[in-house]
Amino acid sequence: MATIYDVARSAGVSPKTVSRVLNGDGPVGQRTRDKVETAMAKLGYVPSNAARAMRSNRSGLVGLITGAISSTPSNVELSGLPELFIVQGIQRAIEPLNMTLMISDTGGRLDRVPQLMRTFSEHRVEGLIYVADYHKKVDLPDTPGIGKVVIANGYDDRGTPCVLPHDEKGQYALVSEAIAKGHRRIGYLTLANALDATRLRTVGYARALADAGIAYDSSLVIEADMAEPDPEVETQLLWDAIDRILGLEDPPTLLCMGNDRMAMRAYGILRSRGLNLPGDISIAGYDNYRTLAETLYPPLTTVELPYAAMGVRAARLLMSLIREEGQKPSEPQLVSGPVCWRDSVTPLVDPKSNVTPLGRKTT
Amino acid sequence: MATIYDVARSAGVSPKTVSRVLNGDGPVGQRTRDKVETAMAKLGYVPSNAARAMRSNRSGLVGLITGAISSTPSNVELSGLPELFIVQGIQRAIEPLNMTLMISDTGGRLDRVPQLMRTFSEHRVEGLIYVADYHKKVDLPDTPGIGKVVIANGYDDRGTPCVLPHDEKGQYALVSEAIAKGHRRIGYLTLANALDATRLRTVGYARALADAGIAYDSSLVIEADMAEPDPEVETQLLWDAIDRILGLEDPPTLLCMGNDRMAMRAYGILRSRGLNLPGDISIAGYDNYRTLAETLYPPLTTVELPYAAMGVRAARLLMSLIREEGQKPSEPQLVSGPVCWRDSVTPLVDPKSNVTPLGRKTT
DNA sequence: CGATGTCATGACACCGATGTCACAAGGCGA
DNA sequence: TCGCCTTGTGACATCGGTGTCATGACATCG
Repeated sequence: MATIYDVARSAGVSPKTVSRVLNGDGPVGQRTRDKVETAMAKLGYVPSNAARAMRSNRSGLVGLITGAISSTPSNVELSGLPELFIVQGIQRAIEPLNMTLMISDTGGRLDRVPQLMRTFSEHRVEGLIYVADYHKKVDLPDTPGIGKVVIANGYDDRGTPCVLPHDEKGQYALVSEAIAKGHRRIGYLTLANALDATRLRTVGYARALADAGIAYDSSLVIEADMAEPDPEVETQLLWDAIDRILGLEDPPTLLCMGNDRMAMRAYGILRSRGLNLPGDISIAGYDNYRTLAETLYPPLTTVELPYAAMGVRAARLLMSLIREEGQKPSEPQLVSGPVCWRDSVTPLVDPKSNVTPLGRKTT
Repeated sequence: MATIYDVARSAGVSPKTVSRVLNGDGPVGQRTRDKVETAMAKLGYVPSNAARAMRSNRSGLVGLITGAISSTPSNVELSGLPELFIVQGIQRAIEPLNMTLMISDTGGRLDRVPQLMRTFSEHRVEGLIYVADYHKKVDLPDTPGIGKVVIANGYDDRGTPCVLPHDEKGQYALVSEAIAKGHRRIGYLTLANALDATRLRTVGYARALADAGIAYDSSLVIEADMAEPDPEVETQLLWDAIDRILGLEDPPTLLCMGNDRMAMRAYGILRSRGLNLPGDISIAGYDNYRTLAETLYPPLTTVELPYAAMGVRAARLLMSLIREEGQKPSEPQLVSGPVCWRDSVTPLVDPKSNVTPLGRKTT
């Protein structure tokens, strides 16, 4: 591979002049510039980042670790997708800044993290982004020789800068808009209570009801998922929860589910009970996991978890940390996503009239 | 950050001796070694890959491009997942070899590829893997200064080494096993005919029938998807195809779908027509897209597309190319995945007796 | 017209590792 | 005892860029 010396010789100038053409620092005469550019093209010259990094102490690299934060390797294959969108967002944000992403997916094996960190350190990454697989607290190992760190989709208790989804706002928006469309009895089958997302979204749910002057009815809110994923048990849990909530004296016209996968399960369960969707009951999810939400029949109303946007924000945050040296630990940055209305939630045209509590399908 | 000179000074030896301790070349006295290791630990020394790469001309980097091959940016958000698994497989395979993965996701914008290639070239990657989003022919831009290239999940017409899913074998296995379980009338609602996967899988389907002595009935094979994804049109297409196939004089007991998403749609459509799953009709998918297949109710029988394994194979192939310089273009490597049996396909207990063509649910 | 400033360019050192070669000390066979 | 090999170590050059400083050719200004 051609070097700057080859180019210099071929163009009949000094290496430093070639460097000036490359970087645009210092003045270069037009004729000289042309000669150099011709020579570079002829030789197919590409400057070496290694040499450049050595002199300037700037590698142009950003490290990224995903999958490391999962304490349970079991669910790695089931998640994954959100991380991908976050990564895409990060990439979009750093590419214009001429940074390159160095990615390691640990496959859930926390013990490999130190090794990865060392490799990143050897490559002299200028910053590091941890991507958690869902909104949660993480515990980062100490980072020897790695400067700036940002957590995406997670947080820790040391005040490491982080970017989080605005779960409360998302659920609030969904429920508020559903109320505006006439729903009054709104069930909420939540993810595991242990999750931060569940706590925050339940707050949003309750606040939306309160703002509309609707009393909070605790029999409408049921934990219907668990932390450890096991398809069979999860289905059973959901089945029971649906049993319970449909058996209420005044059953809901809309069921909000903890995520789109739960909603997908609910489709199967509700139909197995002979209900029509969304004619007999409306369903909403959370995540806007489009492969599910758009493909389900009918398409699923859901709240978008703004993964790509979070990636962008995380990358920008990291870049600002890299640039301005002495940065104090910032507050978590909350990113919210829109509600995606699709056919699975049907408007109740006139909620004040004494129609049946079952919604009517609008064509 | 400490350098090898700092370590040398702190240990009272020459830099070269530190280098020997690091790399284990040349003899080093035990006492000297201890001194050096103590100094390295004290200073938190991490060798610089840039300096190392410069001297040795080996960067330890492998480039990876995904999303580049999609000519349609529209469907980028819908795919994605398979690529992630391929990437995970690649990572698993190269990490033990002390290589680091440098990833760029183009987000479907082909025009950015040359820029990415240049960046990889500047970092002096030792090889490059293209990951296509589904089994198809791709057209790689010329690769200036980038040596070895492997395509994963795609192929080109220049004989670039590549790794492909064994679609024919997968569909053959699924249909063969379904026949063994008593199914005789097996419908096949395929992906777009233009896809390589469709052609190959249809061959597998036909061969399985032939091997069992069952005549191929072309009215059972219907193209029910299209290349350009549009959720609404796709649902319509599938609805029509199901209409047609269920209206046959001797309707199928099992529907094989082009992929798991189609199968998910079929669940909704079949149930909207009042059918029980899998009591009235069995369904099988393709991909083993676990988020869908395991979450659907009932869980979906499907063929695994061995993405992770393909990633591993692609990485190993690339490594062998990097090691042995003069490698001739190899044949495409076919990777096959297992059939995943779940409850959506019900055995027909005694296909020879004159029971109803509708399967009975086994508990 | 000489002092000063700007433009265009090159010589040289340096970033942090490692390959090459040299060399001293000690062991061993002739 | 001498020559030779092995072991342990260091001096020095080198990889491919860039920062610093010097230099020569002109243009400008008082």
